[in-house]
Amino acid sequence: MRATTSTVDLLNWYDRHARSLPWRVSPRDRQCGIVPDPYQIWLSEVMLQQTTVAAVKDYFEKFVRLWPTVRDLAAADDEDVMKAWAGLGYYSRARNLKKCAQIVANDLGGVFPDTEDGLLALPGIGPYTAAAIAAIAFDRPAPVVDGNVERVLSRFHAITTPLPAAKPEIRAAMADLTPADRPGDFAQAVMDLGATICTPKRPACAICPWTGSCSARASGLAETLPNKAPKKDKPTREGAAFVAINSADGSVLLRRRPPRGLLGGMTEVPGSEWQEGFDAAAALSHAPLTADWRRHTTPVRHTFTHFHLILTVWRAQVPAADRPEDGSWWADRGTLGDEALPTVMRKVLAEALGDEV
DNA sequence: AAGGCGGGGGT
DNA sequence: ACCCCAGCCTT
Repeated sequence: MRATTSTVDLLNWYDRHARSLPWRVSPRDRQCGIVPDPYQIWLSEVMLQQTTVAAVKDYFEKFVRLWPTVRDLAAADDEDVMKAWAGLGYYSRARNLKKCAQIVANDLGGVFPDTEDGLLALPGIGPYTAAAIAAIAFDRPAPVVDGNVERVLSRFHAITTPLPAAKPEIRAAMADLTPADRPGDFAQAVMDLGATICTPKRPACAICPWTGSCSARASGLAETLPNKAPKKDKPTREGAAFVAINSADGSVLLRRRPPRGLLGGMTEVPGSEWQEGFDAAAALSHAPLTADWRRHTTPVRHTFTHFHLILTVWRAQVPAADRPEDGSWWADRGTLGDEALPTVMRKVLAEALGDEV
């Protein structure tokens, strides 16, 4: 690492333009002796994996309110953690979050490791998150490389090697630029730059603190980099979802998904498997119980990471006594929003109940 | 090395 | 409506 003029330029920009975020300790705060809380840095960085700042904010504040320390989170009920995470996506993160909290609280005396290697050994912490926590919470000059950093540095050095093959080159470039002084602020500065100025489309080069030293800017490649390997297209799967409404009290029949895999451990309404070439004519054979099922004309559409889903929604009023003996339960209409329902299931319930859930 | 794993925002 | 984005884990 070396303190280049570019490094200094970016830190100066950060001092003036850093976004105020609930988990962030600003340079000004730090001068007043405020230090980052490793628990909050860890929590925010896990939430920020594959997820935008805007989506994370409310979830972060809710988690800190419910569980102010890693010991509180370690002692929390698994189901309560899944409920609090519902809607944020990539639910294995929530399961690993709980596992990690228990290891830190029970085996490490409630103290997070302060090195990249120590952090990397914990569940849910990979190369990016380990470096981010080491740099931001513990002032270690670890090279923090996320998607923003990949884009910013591939432009800065005009790296034309397509991703992901360019990753080692980019990591080396970040290691070279990261200063011994304020490595955490530098990492956050590069990521902020990527999120606000060096954006995927139409980067705002005119107001960029690196506009004079950026190789892609000089060669007219800013908008086209980084090069990427072509992505494969998503197949479409179909299925049926059944919203059974208790005629006595309006409650809704729910069940738990298997603990691993897609939406593992989350709550859903009963339904068919989701598959390409789903036999729509036989949809009712997947119903959880016999009833006067009415098909909604508007299907629910949802896109996951690797496939599109089209769900036909069926609805019926059923007597309370008709609950099948399979572990499903009647969930009160008023507290439906507190269930561990992923977004696709909230869409299904909104369609069936004509209401936001 | 490749594939599974959500959801939100921009256009 | 469609397109784009992006870390960790398992196989």
